[in-house]
Amino acid sequence: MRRLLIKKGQVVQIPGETQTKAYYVESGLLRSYVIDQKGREYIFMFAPEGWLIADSTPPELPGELFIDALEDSTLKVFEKGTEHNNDDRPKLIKRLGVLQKRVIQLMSASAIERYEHFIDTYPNITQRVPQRMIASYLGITPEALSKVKGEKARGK
Amino acid sequence: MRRLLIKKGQVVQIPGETQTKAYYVESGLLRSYVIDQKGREYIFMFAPEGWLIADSTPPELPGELFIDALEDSTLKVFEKGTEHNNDDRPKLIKRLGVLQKRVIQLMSASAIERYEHFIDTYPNITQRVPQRMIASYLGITPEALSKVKGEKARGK
DNA sequence: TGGCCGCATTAATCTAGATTAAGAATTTCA
DNA sequence: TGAAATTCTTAATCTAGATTAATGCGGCCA
Repeated sequence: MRRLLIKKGQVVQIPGETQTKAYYVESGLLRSYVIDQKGREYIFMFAPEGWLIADSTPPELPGELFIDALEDSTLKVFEKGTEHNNDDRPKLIKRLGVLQKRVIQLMSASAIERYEHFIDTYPNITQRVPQRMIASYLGITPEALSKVKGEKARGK
Repeated sequence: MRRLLIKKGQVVQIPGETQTKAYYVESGLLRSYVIDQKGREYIFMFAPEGWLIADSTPPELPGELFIDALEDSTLKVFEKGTEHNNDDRPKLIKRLGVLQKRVIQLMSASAIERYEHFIDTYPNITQRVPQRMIASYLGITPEALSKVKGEKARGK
């Protein structure tokens, strides 16, 4: 298990690799995302201090996520499938909880509702990343988020 | 750890409980889903033989999923947080993989694309549940799925 | 210091999928 | 078996959010 120091903007993982790693964020902020055929970017997850970030694609398949740093960060790198991962079992379960919520929101909530849930759940991150990345995480365009925020401000 | 025999239609878990359990499906088919304020139903996950199904809401919060049987089924019931769960670590990771894919699809793929991915990934389930439940899983209405299928049939 | 680039906002138009409404087919079960 | 309930399909209309386009605003660094 190595420790890694990375600069804002640095990419730590790209799609296509089969031996992907898991990163524990000691300080800073990372994100994972995909880019589709049309070049559109979709943020899958933010990982601030205390979070684990990884591509959970099954190990026999090539990974599909980019992972890069939104701030200077320090990481612990885990090779997957090694026994020591047992201590982060609670982190896996936490990730499942977040993803369950995320799927349900994407299916059942409007853009406004998803935005409000996001600022409740990640109030700190809101200050640390550009608006367009929050839009990307929510699955809407920056323009739509801008509109939504405007409507909310001037009395819903 | 108990074994449970349930009939088609039987509900094994409802939202609001804090001591939720995990169910390993030995035979049959279960689903988990939410119902929103307007009474709309969104299927979160199907679980055929060999799958683990559970509400992954953090343990300190009330659960948000219904779980019921779509076929007569036999289950093994796990209390969460007990040590024996260590052997299903691979199942947790598999669930993470499925959810990652699901989030990315919900954000970036059209209804048609999601439908095609679904029939690739769960060809058997397609035969075992009504169309409207597949629509619900995909996050679209039964009408939209019907249209999509029609278009696909008559030469895309 | 000034030019450039990424970011945010607003507005006009467009579209995938929702909603509503029937009708036909299929399942369920008394 | 037969009536009621559930499911599927088609079609007309509506709408949240996408797309496109134009403008303004910092911040960055040569």
